[in-house]
Amino acid sequence: MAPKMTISSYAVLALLDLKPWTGYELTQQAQRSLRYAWPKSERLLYSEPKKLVERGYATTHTDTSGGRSRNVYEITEEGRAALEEWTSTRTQPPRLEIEALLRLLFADHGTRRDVLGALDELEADVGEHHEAIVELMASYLEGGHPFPERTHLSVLFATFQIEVFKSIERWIDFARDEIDQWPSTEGLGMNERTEEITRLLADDQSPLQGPPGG
Amino acid sequence: MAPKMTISSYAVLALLDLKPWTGYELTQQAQRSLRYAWPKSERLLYSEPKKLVERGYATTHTDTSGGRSRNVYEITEEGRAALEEWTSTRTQPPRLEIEALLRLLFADHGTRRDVLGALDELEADVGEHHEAIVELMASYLEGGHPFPERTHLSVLFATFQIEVFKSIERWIDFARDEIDQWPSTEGLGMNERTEEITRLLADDQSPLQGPPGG
DNA sequence: ACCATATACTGCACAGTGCAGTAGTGTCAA
DNA sequence: TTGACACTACTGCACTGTGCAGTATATGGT
Repeated sequence: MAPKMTISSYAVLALLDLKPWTGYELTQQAQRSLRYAWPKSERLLYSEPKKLVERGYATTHTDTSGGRSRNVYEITEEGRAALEEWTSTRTQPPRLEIEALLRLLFADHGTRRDVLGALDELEADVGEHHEAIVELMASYLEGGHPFPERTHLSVLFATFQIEVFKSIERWIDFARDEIDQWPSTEGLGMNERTEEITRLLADDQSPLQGPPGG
Repeated sequence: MAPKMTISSYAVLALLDLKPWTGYELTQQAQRSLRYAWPKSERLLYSEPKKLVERGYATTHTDTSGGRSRNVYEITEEGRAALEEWTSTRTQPPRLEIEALLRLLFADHGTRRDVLGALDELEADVGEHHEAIVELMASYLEGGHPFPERTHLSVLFATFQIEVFKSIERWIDFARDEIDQWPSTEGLGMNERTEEITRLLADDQSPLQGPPGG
């Protein structure tokens, strides 16, 4: 039976619609450009184009020119048709996996240093990505986009990332200030400050403006 | 050999540290309270406590009181020690899976209606969660937290979610306005408006304030 | 001449998911 | 009162996806 088309299969198919790629290039390109929307392992990205060939959505041939040999994949008409159909199907709900928040939820099992450490790690990870995107935008201004006619899409996507990263960084600062006011990680419960924040949230307001100390 | 401790194993172990749970309760509780930090399937959440028992981090017995029988799991001293060690280990980098953004990145394969549809779906999913948390906060104010002494942790976590959801919703509005200005999904490239946004992003500023139309 | 790094993959064990299946209990309505 | 349906309470199985080790060639620097 033909292999099932997953979202990852369509992601690779969409890349193939831009131009033919070698397996290696696909893994690199997908990890660079799709990492923040659809993060997948190198291993999977090597397997997907093979499945596309099996389904008749791509063809493959070995290129031996220049150095060592590589598998080159190219989209077929059936592949293009499948892609077009995909655009009108329902999307999956978003999924956020953030271990640092899991640590926060169970912060009372450890010390304040432990939670703050988890927040530092989150800040470092997010900050790294944040910086990378800012630099990417600078490179776009200098004509560095690999598919110039698609720049508007990349930039709108980058706007999402920057906005979300900024709001995570603002929250980290807020959380650090709050935790600094805690006498310990456990048993604090619904004290005055927590009630104040809860009230704001229940009213759909942001507690990030007001200072915690008074 | 004893089964490997994954992050999910520690998540379940942390729940068991609060009180003993039945297998079913664990799946429900984990899906309700950890969904936005560590989303895992019901199936896995049934398997994890069994692994903890195998490792000696929990004990199990069958409870037959009231209706049908259930497996009850309880943490051991070794389990508590393992949990404590976990708090000081490195966290994994965050991981965001958002299919709607994948659709945006490849929006030029479909119509403007297709991208806008994907954004609508994202807005609906995020809005649903957003609302649910606001209501949860209202219930906390009425003493509805299952572990009152841990309210401060839940509320700080909820702040994260509200902040991120709000920033995603703001971005969706921005993206819709931008897309409404596009003549079509493809071939737009680095036009004047895109260059304006790119300049702001390269300068680490938010393009969400200024109107796109004039 | 040697070593690190990049290219270019494959195999394998295992983590995690989705779905179907099994079975008992509570509830409301025709 | 019996039938339909939802909730409780799981298990088995096939399959998707990950991490890591392994294989092998090419390139650039000291």
